Amino acid sequence: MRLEELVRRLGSRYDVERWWPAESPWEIMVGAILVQRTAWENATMVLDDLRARGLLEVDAIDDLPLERLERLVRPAGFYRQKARSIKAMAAHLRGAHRSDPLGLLSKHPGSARKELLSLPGVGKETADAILLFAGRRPRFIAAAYVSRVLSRTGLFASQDYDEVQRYMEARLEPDPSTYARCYALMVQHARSTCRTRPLCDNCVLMDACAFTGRTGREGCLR
DNA sequence: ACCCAGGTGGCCC
DNA sequence: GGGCCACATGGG
Repeated sequence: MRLEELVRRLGSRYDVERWWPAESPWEIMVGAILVQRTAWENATMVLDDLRARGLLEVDAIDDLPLERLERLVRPAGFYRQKARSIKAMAAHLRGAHRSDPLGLLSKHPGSARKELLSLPGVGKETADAILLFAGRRPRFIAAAYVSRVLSRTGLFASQDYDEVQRYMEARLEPDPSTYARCYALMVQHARSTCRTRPLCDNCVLMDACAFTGRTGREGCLR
């Protein structure tokens, strides 16, 4: 099976139109930190709380004492690291871009990515998520779930971030909407199958996994 | 009492 | 460059 075929099948199964709710670039940047290794619901909880308190602004975060932010971030887990990262991002934007995220996001994607990666708590995946969802730049997010789907379907076996990203970017239209949709579909699929059973939903429903064509545990995506 | 969740960075070899 | 680990809360 080719990637195109996989994406087509996933597209008929899942609705990922509202995968990342439409928010301002700064909210997406904060959300990208909050959601690291965390259920989206927990990250949104913090996001909603910050917004309700009028604290979802670059300057407000920069002015907020670290201990206060830590308390607010707690429900999203890793709260000390995340509070520090969010504050560092706010301080950087204020100091280098007049508190305007677009100052960073509208730069040449390569240098914007480098700049993001220099911030604490921002690795490749978070940088690419920010570039894609907040900056609408065509950077494919090579999340662990993406690697898992690719390897379990036999399309591409690498777990290396850069290799997986190159694989995807070489086969998709270099368009932010396409990247976002494919990423969301693959993550959604990897997450929604085989939570507790040896067989994933697809295997159970159709004898052989609809995506791998194989039966049993090896046929599953996790 | 486990396991998992839309990663990152530090340390070690 | 890879392997291991801490980081932490909330839900199943």
